[in-house]
Amino acid sequence: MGALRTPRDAWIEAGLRALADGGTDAVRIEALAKSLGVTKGGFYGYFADRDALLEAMLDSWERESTDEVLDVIEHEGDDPKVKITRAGMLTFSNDRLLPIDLAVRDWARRDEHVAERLRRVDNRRMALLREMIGTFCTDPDEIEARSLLAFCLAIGEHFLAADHGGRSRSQVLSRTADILLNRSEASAT
Amino acid sequence: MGALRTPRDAWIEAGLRALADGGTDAVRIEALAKSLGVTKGGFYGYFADRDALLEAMLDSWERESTDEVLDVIEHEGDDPKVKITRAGMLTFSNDRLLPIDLAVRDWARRDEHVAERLRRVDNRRMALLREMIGTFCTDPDEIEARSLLAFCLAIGEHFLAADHGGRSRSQVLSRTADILLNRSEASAT
DNA sequence: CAGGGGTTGTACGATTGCGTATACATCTGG
DNA sequence: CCAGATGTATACGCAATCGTACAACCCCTG
Repeated sequence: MGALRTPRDAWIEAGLRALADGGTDAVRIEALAKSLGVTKGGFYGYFADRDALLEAMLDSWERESTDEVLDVIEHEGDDPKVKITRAGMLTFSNDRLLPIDLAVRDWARRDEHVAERLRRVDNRRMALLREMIGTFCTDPDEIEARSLLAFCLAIGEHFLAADHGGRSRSQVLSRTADILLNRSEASAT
Repeated sequence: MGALRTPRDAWIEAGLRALADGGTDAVRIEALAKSLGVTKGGFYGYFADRDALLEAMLDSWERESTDEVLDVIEHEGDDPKVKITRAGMLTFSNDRLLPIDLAVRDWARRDEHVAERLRRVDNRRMALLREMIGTFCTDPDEIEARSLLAFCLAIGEHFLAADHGGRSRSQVLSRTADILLNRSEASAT
């Protein structure tokens, strides 16, 4: 067989990088080619058109965001808190996956097909959250509420620009974790 | 003076609509002209170029999102809970402002200049949140944490695609409000 | 109702990006 | 070491957009 100078995955990788940096509209075939040091000549050997690449990128992202993360989680032992922390780290503290994740979320607002994929991914993540919250909370409605809160925090945090009066964002976040996980009782007047 | 057939504001309005629908890259001058039923002939009488329009759109959005909302709030009486609820309604239950707000947030991730404007807007909103949370909570760190949580929920909610096992999103949201506002004590095991 | 100023339509050149066609290069197997 | 398969460069036609130039047009004002 011939040489694989620029494998299919390289195009997908470059596409995901462009998506993370500039959003869907930044995924330009000729720009990706340039970033790969080639021209678009070989692109159409792997993909019918730009949409096919976008599709392949979503496939890759979905697999990496769920299956691969969950595979790792499975081998982390049985403590839900350890598992969920690890899962969160694998996605939301991942310099590679996080920007892609955020870009996909904005994309999903305008493309029902992408929204459907995101729903699948988010549902699996929510399942993990419920599992963890469920270890110290019994009311199913409250489990759901706290899980949503935690998830929205993990995502929304990156879309907020507010300052916190001297405190750092991570300081405040650590306090929010106390509230969500029911540590150190709230100080209602 | 001559007739003002397509006033400057009409271009800004059309631009914001395009931004809300398709993001920054959807703000195409000729497309806006088409949506206004004219050609781009008159556009360059008001704006030097596309960037000038984008700038004017941000001006308009920033004013409408802060000053105008806060003006209304001032006349709503002194109850912080009423004020914050009203403020939230004016922005996050506003079919016009909400999509623009979300689009600006994604835009801000890639444009430091936009991020700076968003910071100003978000800081004013956070101030309102602190005011409300402060009516039933004394610890400043906890006020900050709960305010961030509430804000992230208001934003993040729109970027999440997860289902809630039979419950509707708004049902779950109402339960999260209970937690954030310290109503109906948490049921830690 | 005629003149003038601002507004709009139209045409232009430049640029960017898509998808196709085709020739060139390179690697592999016989 | 030749031949075919495979990947790549290049060139092309087409469409969308930008910003500019200028002519046509419309409405107010005198």
